[in-house]
Amino acid sequence: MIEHHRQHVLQAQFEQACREKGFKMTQQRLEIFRELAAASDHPAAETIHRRLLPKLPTLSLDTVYRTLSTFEHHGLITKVDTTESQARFEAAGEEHHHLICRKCGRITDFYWQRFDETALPPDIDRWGRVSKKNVTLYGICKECEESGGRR
Amino acid sequence: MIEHHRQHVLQAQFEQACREKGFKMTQQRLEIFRELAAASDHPAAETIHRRLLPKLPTLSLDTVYRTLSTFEHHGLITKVDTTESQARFEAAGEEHHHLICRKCGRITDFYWQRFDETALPPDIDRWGRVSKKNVTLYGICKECEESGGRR
DNA sequence: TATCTAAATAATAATTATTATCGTTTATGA
DNA sequence: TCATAAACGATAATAATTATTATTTAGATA
Repeated sequence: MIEHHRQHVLQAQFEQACREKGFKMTQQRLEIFRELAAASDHPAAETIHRRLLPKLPTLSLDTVYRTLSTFEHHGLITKVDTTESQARFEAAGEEHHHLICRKCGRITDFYWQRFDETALPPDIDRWGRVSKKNVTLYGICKECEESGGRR
Repeated sequence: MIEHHRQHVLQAQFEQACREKGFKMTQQRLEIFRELAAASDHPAAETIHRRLLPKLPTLSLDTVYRTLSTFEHHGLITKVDTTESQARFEAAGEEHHHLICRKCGRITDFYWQRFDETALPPDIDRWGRVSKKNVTLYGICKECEESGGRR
């Protein structure tokens, strides 16, 4: 029931975003947005496609790519900074940062208000105007440490 | 003369690294390493290939990729965190961070000792063991601001 | 110094990730 | 309801990277 309510609210918000940004609200876009809003694992386009196929059997991978690109240009989602070749996405939300495990590759969010509030080094001003600050921490997560990386 | 000396020292260091890590020192590897050590623009594999062709006309792009991969595995170079599809590389050196211009795409190094010395949020410990901390700042550089991004 | 051998190279082909083209379908506004 | 531009799915193309293989070469050894 609560889940059902959340879905409803999410859908309403998404419909409004489409109207505001001036693009059409399609079933495909709604589901892709929902999937991203619900996911906490920063899925790649292919992952999203795979997850939605049961619900939208005709959904093409190409539509997923196009839709993600549209969402990104309108600021609804962002690409994650990685060294991987596959792009990874997340719904735009509160300012946060990422932990990446070198063994399993999992990307985890974390929050760091102290950092967010810290002033940048003064010489950055000479470079230009900064609009976003990302921290990425690399290491080995507990699960990999304990299991030796197999999971 | 000074340049010549630097080159010589660099080559000696590289030769030693090869011996230590146990891989062969080839002309190709030396030149790729030199190119990366001299570059400040975090070149992609293709860029390095293009730059070296005049000097090594038979150098294959594939060798550049393989060599970069070898260097990376041995910690001589690192991939830069980006949202681009092409991987960008830099020689391993002092701890530093990156500025990325959203218009021209240029990646610039900056140093931020205050950050490097700052403790991570305590709950990170529950995630695992962190071995590297990267900051990436996005914005618009002075040149793009002034020129409207054309250059 | 010449010889040997495993490692590295270049050429080629293959794979993976993403984007473009185009004919068909559909959301939205009149 | 209808018209139309936007979005879709199928297909093909491109871009980035990796694998295969025959040839070459760095570095160890005689």
